[in-house]
Amino acid sequence: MAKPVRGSKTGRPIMALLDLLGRRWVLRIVWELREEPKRFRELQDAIGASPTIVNARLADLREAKLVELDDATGYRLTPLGQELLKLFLPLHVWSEKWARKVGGSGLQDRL
Amino acid sequence: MAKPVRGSKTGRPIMALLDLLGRRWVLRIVWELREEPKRFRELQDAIGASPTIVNARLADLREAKLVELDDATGYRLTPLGQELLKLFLPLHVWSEKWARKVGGSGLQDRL
DNA sequence: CTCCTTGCTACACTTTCTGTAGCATCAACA
DNA sequence: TGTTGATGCTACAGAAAGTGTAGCAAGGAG
Repeated sequence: MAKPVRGSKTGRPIMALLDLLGRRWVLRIVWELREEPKRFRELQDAIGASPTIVNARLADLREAKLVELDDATGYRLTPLGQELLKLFLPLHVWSEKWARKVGGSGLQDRL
Repeated sequence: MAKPVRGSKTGRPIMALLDLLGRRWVLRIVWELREEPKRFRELQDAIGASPTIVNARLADLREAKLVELDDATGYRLTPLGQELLKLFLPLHVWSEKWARKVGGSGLQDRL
């Protein structure tokens, strides 16, 4: 791929970051790697996406230095990736509160 | 649209949330609404996406009770949406550190 | 009646993603 | 040696999602 970061020509890192994180499967991949490294197929099965796109996203994440491949153990978060993950951990708790509040409106059917 | 939340049939709110936030433009829209309400076109211009998709994402966000339309002022974050935004605010600072560290690898050219 | 703003839709075109098959490399094992 | 399995990854056709431009309907102001 290797295209300009979408939707942001402003030179602002936050825009580039939001763009990266807004690509399909990116947040999910980071989430799946939160505890231990995973192999390519393991990751693919965990999130249920095609190998094509898993590979593309891993490339994005590796270029962004958030994920790296360790031959011995598999794909894992870099120190930078772990920092990012820490910022996201509160989402886990909050998501349950959110699900409760949104529960009544039909979104629940799809969870 | 109104389709099943992508990539997650596990019944876990975090998966539904990651799926929602992982849709293109969603994070960006929340970000653009962080300070004051915006009108449809205003929002569209700010993020540079087509009205089709802006409308679709606003529908997603409204269904998720993160964004609402106030006739007098425009689209704005709900209290729930503001809570979510608070969790994301640290990203702003972190993104600059990230940009510095990633800067050397070619990503900088696209910021 | 005309003009402007509002949210939003239509539609053809392009890009992205999916689903399945399969390649190349390496190590283990018979 | 030769087969089997795991590894990361690629090919490719079809389906889905996003883009860009035009325009509609409703409401308010003049």
